[in-house]
Amino acid sequence: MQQTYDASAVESKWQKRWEEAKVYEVDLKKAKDSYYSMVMFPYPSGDKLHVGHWYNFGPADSYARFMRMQGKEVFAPMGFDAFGLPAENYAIKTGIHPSKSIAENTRTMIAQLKHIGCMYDWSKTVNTSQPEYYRWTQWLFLQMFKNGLAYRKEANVNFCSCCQTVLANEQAQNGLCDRCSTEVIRKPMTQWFWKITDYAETLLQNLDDLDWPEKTKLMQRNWIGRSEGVEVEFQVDCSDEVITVFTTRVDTLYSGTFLVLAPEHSLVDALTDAQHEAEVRAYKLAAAKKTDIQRTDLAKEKTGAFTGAYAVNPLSGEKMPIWIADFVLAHYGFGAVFADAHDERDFAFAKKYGIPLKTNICPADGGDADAIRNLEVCYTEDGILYDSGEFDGMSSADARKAIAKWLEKRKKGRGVVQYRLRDWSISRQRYWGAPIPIVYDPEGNPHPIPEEHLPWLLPTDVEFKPTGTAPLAQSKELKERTEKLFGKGWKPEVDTMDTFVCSSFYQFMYLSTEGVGTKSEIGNRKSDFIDAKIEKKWMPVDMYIGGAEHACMHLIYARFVTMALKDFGFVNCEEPFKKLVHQGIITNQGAKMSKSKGNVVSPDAFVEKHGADVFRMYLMFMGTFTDGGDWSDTGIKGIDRFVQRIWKVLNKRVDQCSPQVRAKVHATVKKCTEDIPALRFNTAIAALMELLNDLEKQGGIAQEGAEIVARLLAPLAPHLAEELWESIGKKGFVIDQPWPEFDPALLETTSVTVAVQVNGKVRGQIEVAVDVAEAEVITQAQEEPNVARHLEGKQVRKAIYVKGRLVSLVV
RNA sequence: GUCGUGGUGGCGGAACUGGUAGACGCGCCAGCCUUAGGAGCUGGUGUCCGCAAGGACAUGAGGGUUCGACUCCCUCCCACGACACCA
Repeated sequence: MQQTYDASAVESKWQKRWEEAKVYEVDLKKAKDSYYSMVMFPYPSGDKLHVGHWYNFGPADSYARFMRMQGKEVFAPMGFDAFGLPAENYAIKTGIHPSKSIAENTRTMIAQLKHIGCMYDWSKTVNTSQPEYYRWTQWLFLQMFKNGLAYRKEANVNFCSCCQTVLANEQAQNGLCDRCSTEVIRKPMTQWFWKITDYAETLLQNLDDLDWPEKTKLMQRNWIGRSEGVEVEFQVDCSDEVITVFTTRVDTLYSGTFLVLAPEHSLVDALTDAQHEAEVRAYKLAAAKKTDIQRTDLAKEKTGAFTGAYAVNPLSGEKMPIWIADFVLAHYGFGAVFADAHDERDFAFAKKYGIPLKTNICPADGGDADAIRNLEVCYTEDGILYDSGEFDGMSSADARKAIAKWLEKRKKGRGVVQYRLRDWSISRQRYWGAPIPIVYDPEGNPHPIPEEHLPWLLPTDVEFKPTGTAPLAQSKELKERTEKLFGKGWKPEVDTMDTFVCSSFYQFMYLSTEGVGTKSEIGNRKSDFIDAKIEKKWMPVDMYIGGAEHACMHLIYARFVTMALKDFGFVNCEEPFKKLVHQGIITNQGAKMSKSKGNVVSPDAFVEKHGADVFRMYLMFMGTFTDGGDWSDTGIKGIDRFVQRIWKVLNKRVDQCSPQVRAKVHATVKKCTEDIPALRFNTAIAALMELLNDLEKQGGIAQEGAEIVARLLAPLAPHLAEELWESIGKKGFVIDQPWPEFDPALLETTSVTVAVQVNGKVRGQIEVAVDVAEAEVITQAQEEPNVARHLEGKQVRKAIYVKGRLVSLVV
C-alpha cells in the first residue's frame, strides 16, 4: 500500500479497466431491472468542458451509480447536440467547415468526459449532426407530415438587411443585429410548422402525474396558457365582413366601445377607408420594424391608428370604431380584441385617442361606483353588472355564462378554450441543421421525400457568407440531386430544421442505436425507428437531469414529439421523462459564468491537481445540488484531505470495531441510503466525514467495516472506491457490489440525553433510559442541579415531555 | 409590473412532521512534530459579560401564535431567477 493516495494514477488505471471490461455497457434486450438515467446532452463547442458540465454530469453519475448498486441495470448514455448556430458562425468567421470543427470538438469532449469517470455506455452514443442520426430527424418530419401535423404558413422572422441574414432572437437583442448593430426588421417568410397546439390539453393534463419540480410544471402551465372564454363575432357596419374576437371577459361586452386589430390582421386593408389609408399604411410599416421585444415593452406608450371603419356591438347594438394597434398580437386569439373601460390598457388607449368609454361593472359592495361610472378610475375586477339590459344585477361569473349562451343562440359567438401556446416553427434559414425532407414540384407544391432516399444529405458545396437567401439554395449538388430523382423543374426545400427537433427524440435514439456517431458510414442503421420490446422496457426515462433553462422549450417539444410518436403507433409511452431534476447554477462572484464576462472557471487545473473524484465531491459538498452556489476554490482542500485520510484509515486494520464505531458505521449507511437518492450529496459526504473522524480516533477499521465504507464511497468517489476495494483485498469491481444494508438494531440506543428547559430556555441535560415513564423523567429533570436552581422558590405550572428529546417546565 | 425562490458565524452550508441553532468543511487561534513547511497531528473557535460555574444576546427587520419558532401567520426590506401588453 502506498502512503499517499495518487489520484491521477489511480483514476487513469480504473478508467482503463472499466473500459476494457465494458463495465458500463448494457444489453438493452436482456436487461431485466432496467433504469434509464439521462442528462441533457451537451453541445460540442470549442470551449472545453466547464464547471457547469461537471456540476450536471458528476452528481447525476453518482445518482446513477447508487441505482446500479441497488441492483438496477442502469443505462446512462451520453451524446452530442451537434447541429446549431455556433459552429455555423465559426465557419463564417474562419472558413472551417462545421462538420470538421464539430468532429474535432466532439473528439476532445469525449476524452474530457471520460476523465470525469462517469458510467456512460459509449457504445450507444449519438451525434445529431451525423447522417445516421438526422435520417431519423427527417423521418420524424415525414411522420408529422403524413399525419397532418406539419404544415406551411407565413410567419415573421428577424432579419438584418445589412448582413442579409435571418437572426435568432438571441442575436437580435434590443432590436439590433449583434454582428453589425443594424436595426433588425420583421420579415414575413413561408415556414414549416408543427401542430403542437393539437396536444395543448394533453401537455397540460399530464403534468399532474409527472415527478417533476413544481416550479417547472408551473412554468409549463403558464407557457401553455389555457384560458376559457368566448369567441364573439362583430358585424362590420355597412359590409359583409365579420371580425371575430376572443375574450375571457364577455361580462364587459356591454361596455365595449371600440375594436382593436393587430396591424397584421387580414381585414385591415379592406376596412381602411381612403381618408385613413396613409396613416394606417405608415403605422403598419412602423409596426413591422419593431421586434416582439420592442412591441411588448410595457414602458413604451401605446400607439395606434383609426381605420375609418365601424363594427356593431352584438349586445348593445352600438357602433364601435375599428382601430389598429401593435399591442394586439396577430398570433394570439384572432389578432383582434374588443376594448372597454374595464381594462387598463384599453382605458389608457381610449383616453389617449379620445375614444368614448362606458362602464357596466362595479364592485359587489358598491365600492367606488361613482368614480368608476365617471371614468375616474379603471375597475378591472369582477363585480355586479349594470346598464346591461337583461343581465343587470348579475355577478360577473354568472353574466359570462349567460351572455355566452345568449350569443350562442343568435350564432354570434360561442364558448371556447384558448391557449397561449403557439405552433412550433421548425424552419431555419441556416446551413448547419438537418435538411427538411421536402421537394417542390414545378407548380410549387410540396412533396415529402420518400423514406428510401433518407438520409437526405446536407450538401457540402455551400458558401457560408450570408447572401439573403438560405445557404442550401446555393448548392448546385442539391439542385441536381433533386432534379435527377424527381424530374426537371423540381426544387428542394432549402430550410433546415430547428435543433430542438433533433433533441426532441434522442431519448429513443440512444435505445435504438449501436454506435451512431462513432461510425461514419452513412445509413448503416437499417433497423426500425425503435425496437418495440426495448422501448417498452426502457421508456420512459427514469431520471432526467439538466438545466432549468430548458423548462419550456426543449422539455415541451420532447413531450409533444413523444405524444405524437405514440399516436402514430411507434412507441408505447406518452411521456418521455418520468422524473426530472434541475441542478442549480454555479456562479462566479455572484454572476453567471460566461465567456463575455470572462469569469468562466475551468475545472482542468483542479482536476489535474486533486483528481476527478475530489473535484466531483467538492462540487457536491459545496451545497444543495438543486440550488447551485457561488464558486470558490478555498474549500477543495477539505475534500482532498478527506480522500487522503480515508485512504489511510481504511487501510489500517483493527480486529474489531468498538460498539460505538460499529453503530456509527451503520448510522452512516442509513444516512447515505436516504440522502443519495434524494440528491442530498452534501449531507451524505458530511456523514462520511463524521465517520472518518471516529475511525481515526479508533486508529483504524475492522475488515467488515472497511468493506462497507468502500461501497458507500462508490457512487461519490468511483475511482477511490475501486482502489480501496482492491487494496482491502476484494475481487471484482466495487460498482458491481450490492449497496450495504444497515442493521436497525445497532442504531437503537438504551439511553438518551434529554434537554431540560425552564420557561423555554435550556438549563440542563439529563441522561435517561429510552423507555422511562414521563413522570419519572420530569422528576429527574427537576432534580438536575442547574435546573433546580432556576426552579427555586417557583411553582411548576406545566411540564411537557417530548420523548427522547426534551423536558419543558413552565413556572 | 407579475410570478417564483431564497436571506442562518469570518466563509460554504447543516437542522426530522415546531423540540438542545450552527452538523460537516474552509478559514482562524494555540500546541505538537519538523532544518523548514502553503505538509501532517491534537485541541479550541457565533457575539458579549465572567477566572470559572454560569448568564445575556443571536437565524434580513418588525409584530403575532406557542411551554417552545430558522421552521407556522401578518407587515416590510434585500438578493437572485423566470415571464413579460394573452385579450
